[in-house]
Amino acid sequence: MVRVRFAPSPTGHLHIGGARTAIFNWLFARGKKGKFILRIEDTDRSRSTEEYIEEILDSMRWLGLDWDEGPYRQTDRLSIYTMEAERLIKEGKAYYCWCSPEELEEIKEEMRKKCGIPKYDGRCRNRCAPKSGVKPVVRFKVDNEGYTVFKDIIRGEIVYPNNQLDDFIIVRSDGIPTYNFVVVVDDALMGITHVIRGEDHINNTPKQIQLYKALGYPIPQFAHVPMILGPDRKKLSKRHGAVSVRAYREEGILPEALFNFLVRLGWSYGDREIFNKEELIELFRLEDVGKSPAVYNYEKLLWLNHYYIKNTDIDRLSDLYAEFLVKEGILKEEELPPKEYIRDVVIVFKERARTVKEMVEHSLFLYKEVESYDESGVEKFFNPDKISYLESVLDELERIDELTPEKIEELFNNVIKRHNIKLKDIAQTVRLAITGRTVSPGLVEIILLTGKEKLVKRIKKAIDFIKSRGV
RNA sequence: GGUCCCAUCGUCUAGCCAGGUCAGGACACCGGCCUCUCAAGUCGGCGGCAGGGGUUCAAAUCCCCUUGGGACCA
Repeated sequence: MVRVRFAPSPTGHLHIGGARTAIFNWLFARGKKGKFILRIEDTDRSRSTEEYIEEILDSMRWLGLDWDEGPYRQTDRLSIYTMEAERLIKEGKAYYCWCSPEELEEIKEEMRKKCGIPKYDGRCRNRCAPKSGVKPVVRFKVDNEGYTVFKDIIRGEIVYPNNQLDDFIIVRSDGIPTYNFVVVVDDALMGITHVIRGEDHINNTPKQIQLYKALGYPIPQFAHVPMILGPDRKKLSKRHGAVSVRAYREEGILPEALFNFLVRLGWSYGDREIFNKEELIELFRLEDVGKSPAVYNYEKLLWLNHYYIKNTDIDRLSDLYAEFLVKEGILKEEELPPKEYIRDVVIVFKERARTVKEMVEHSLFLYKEVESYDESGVEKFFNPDKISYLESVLDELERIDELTPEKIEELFNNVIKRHNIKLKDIAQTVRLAITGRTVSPGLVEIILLTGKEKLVKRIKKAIDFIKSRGV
């Protein structure tokens, strides 16, 4: 039975690199009918917070990454690590070290001269005596002969010279075990069969393999996935703008779009771009994950998101849109229009918005008065000769009780005939009058959504505006 | 500094393992069509095997070196 885990540390938001690692783990588990386990690596108590734990869980649920076990928390398991460390000491595979920081500096300097590598020389292995007032660390007796060789599912064979290793610390003087030790104990005890994690852990793997051996645990398979880089090809960080799953959610990115986008960063299946979860579970293979780091391309995410916005269920999108209207402070919950209206708005605006937030921005004129007109639009479409056209539109509007697509078509046909012009000559003027902008959905659609009352007001306002501009 | 990893259009990538189809697709960009604007759709265009050596009849593909980038250990 395949068992994999995702083990975030709650020192920040779930960022997209972590999210993709989680996705790869999840897909692998689901595809193999195995278990996906969630573990919170919160041994760094000073930087871990409950808020981040909740947020990470929330982001994972949002992405649809359900876990079968956990979340386990390392802070609940400290006694286990202590026991395992003591076991190693008893078996002579680890030892206490009382060396002081100053002493360690000297040793490292010495070793740097001697073999070029600043590392601990293992002097406490046999003879260190307790020093009063000093709390010792626990060090692992490393084997630094020969090479550690392991097969990475993504990268193939990796050979690592053991002389790089020193007797690294597994328990700090404050009794808190270190990352490399904890991760091995947990992965082993949780029966993890495949360790799928970021490339930044490749160099930790040789140490961990020695730990597995010393503890008498079977060694799992490893798969190191490439990093995600910022547009400047540097490791992704806050400086690169929106990097947390939460930030994308707040932008109005759909979870399936982010999921699809992230999985395609480093993995591909021929020429295909669009995948749903079921297809991915079917098609995803670790062997097909690429080795080189990927730069994320926000434009492509927007394209994918637009695709999913266009193709998702209208009711779902309507609810999301309404939620954003409130969240963005456009309307209060109780001011929201009827569901049917929202639905009509969404149907019209989803075609040209790449995010839910954009849908809100593009449809603002439906809820707010037009305060100003697009400047270049005014120059081109608010000339004095347009006044008579707009007046005709008003005239025609008077004669209509209830707006329908047919009536609106008829209205424009009449205006066009009367002035012997083309629709082109008036469409942008009307659009600018209604929306204040030169870009919007089709005229018929926005007229229908705006309603007769507002329409009359806005056209009058536009006429006044043009007049006030003078010639 | 040492070690490990990586290298195809601006970006994501197919092709590499089992050398031989004008190096294929997607995003972005540019142009045409459609058209009331913008999108969408559609048609076309721009654009790449990091460099150098080998091996071979033939190298993006196999080997070596260089360069560049990333990561880990300090």
